Amino acid sequence: MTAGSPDTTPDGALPRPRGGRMPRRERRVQLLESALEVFVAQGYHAAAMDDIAERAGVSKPVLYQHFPGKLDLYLALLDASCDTIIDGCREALASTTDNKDRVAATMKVFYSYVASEEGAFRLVFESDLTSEPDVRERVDRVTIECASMIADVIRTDTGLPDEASELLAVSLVGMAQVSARFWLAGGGGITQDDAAALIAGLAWRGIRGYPMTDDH
Amino acid sequence: MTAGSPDTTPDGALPRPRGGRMPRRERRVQLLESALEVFVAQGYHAAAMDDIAERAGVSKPVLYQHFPGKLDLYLALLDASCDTIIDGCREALASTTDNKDRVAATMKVFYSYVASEEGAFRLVFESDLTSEPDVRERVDRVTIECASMIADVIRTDTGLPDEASELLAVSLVGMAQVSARFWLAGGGGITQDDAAALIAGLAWRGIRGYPMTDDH
DNA sequence: CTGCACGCCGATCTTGACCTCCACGATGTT
DNA sequence: AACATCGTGGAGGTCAAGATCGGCGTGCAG
Repeated sequence: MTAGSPDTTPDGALPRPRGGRMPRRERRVQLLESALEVFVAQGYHAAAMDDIAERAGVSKPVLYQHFPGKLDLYLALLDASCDTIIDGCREALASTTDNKDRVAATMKVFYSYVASEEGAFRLVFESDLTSEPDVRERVDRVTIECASMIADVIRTDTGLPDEASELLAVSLVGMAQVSARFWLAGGGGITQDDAAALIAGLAWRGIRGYPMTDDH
Repeated sequence: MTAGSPDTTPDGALPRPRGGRMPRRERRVQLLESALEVFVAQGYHAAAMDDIAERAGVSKPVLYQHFPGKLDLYLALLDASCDTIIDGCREALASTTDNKDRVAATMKVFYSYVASEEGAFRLVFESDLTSEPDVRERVDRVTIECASMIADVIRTDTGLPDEASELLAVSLVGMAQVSARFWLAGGGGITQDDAAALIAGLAWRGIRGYPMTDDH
């Protein structure tokens, strides 16, 4: 009549063994990993601190000895994920000077980001805490920063005005993120590389012919 | 030094006068309007039923005499907003047989939707209740339905396989919705028509040359 | 004039989630 | 080998927000 095995959780994610103590630094990263898994699977609001602690195989007070509160924990993970995509985008743009390759490389970065095992992209593209200004600011900053870097290229290579360059760049980012998310949700009808290449082709055909450009 | 007038709320939205009774049907639509304003301004979680009732100038029990719960109220508004954009998208696609015009018309629909006074698009594109399956299903359905209609055109006019057509269509939808949202947030640097035309141009240049098409 | 029905409001209950207090056991020292 | 110490664990407080009950005022039929 009691629960059969106390090691099984309702949703199938088994907590780590209640192993003994651990160096502080190591414990911290383990807590971050556990928190990421829970936030990704359940969203911010549905995720309880109890869930995160249980997932890590510790009790709640230790969680609060490492992070002052739920929001701080979330922001730490969110910041890391934001940096991942922004840095990846920057590196892709810097990896070549051929704009067609730039588009392809950047698209690949978005697809890799979305496909990454941990699912951290959900914190950025599917956050359920957008009413919190700190979160909203970071989420928006991802699109704005990525778009801004792309807009620089567009502006210098085409001479379009600032606002138009920014809007075009935002469009490309939107195309990348939305298509990547739905490619992932669609299950593997198309391989990651094929999908990225297909959308990169669409983006490049759209952007390549812009007004002018005396560079070739 | 005390608050000047008790009619002013912190966020500047003034509640309707505590006017007397009202026919039931009329009261219902008024409650829906008030709820939309609050949900748009604050998001689902931050919006309290007290806020909605106060905004409507009634007390909470009245709200519960019209809607069984917070989620039902939200879903009613969400459904209406989903239908608005899906129907608009369908009509835009049916409004002409020239694909260039189709792209322009559809883009215009997205920009109008986002620019509409009530801001109902936020329930769809910026929902903070995606952990709720009922909400998730409706939000995803907007992109999927719009993309599906566009994919039909792409597939029949180019002969591309289903998966590729769908992914291209999703990309165009993503471009439209993300760029429209950031155009709105950017404040009026570009007029609505100019922005829609600019992005429509980008989309059309991208999609027009696809593999084949014996129609001209 | 009087009784009735209807819709509305103030005040309250309860749930659930974030956040801390008292006992236990493992480790390093003498 | 015995003791002090520090980290760990379970149980509990607080509070916000969704959801609900007895009284009140108003308009109408008789």
